[in-house]
Amino acid sequence: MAEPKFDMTIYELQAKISKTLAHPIRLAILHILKDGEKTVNELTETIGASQSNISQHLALLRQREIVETRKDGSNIFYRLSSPKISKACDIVREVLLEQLNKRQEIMKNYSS
Amino acid sequence: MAEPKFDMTIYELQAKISKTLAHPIRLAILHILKDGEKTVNELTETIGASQSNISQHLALLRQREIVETRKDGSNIFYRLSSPKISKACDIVREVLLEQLNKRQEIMKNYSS
DNA sequence: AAATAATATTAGTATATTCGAATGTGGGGG
DNA sequence: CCCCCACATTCGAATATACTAATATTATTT
Repeated sequence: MAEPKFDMTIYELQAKISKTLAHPIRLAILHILKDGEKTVNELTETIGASQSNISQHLALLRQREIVETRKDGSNIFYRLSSPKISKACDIVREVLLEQLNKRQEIMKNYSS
Repeated sequence: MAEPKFDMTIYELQAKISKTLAHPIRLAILHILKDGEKTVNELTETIGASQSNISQHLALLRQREIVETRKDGSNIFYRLSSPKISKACDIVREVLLEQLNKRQEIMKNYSS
């Protein structure tokens, strides 16, 4: 009998979510939404990219169910679909800060 | 005076790390390394991709300082460079599970 | 020193992502 | 009803990623 094969499907699903988080503009959007719901206009003005581009990124986030929307008149408010989203982003940022600190210490040792 | 511009650099760095985590094979590698260091061969056999391909993914993980290496004879052992890496992966997986649960509940409501 | 084993690198091609530009849609206000 | 505002979608070109196949490197064994 063949040994049980290593199953990639969970990693594939996980990669799909990770990919969604792996863009500077989308990370910025998620970071801003951490403080509460925002309209597309607010996000666009804060981030400073084109409305079209922001809307494209929002579409992807919606599709992957990372964010949810609420309609009010002609405005559409976006919010995080789960607090775990920002927790995930936060930990990646911690990894980043850890790396930056490590590099800074190496620099210190060279200059001393 | 111009208002202070929204700064994307932190998100760009963060996206670089997120991107590194956003591939099924790399996620599998990281998950395996959680249990301790492994050689390229062990990783290759467990995952079942080509040696070249695994090596390419390891090169990227090395470059981004997500993993570190140790040489022993002709073997090269890989390990996580920080426990925060697997914590980050774990939380993304939690987001995934949350999504799967949510979808399952919706299905339940449809069939009842 | 040749042969072999473990790993890395390069090249080329296929596929995916990203962005700007243009266009579509839908709901007020005049 | 027409226009404007907020937002979404589509298209095409540029860029980035990923994979296979081939080749290089390095250490070990004979």
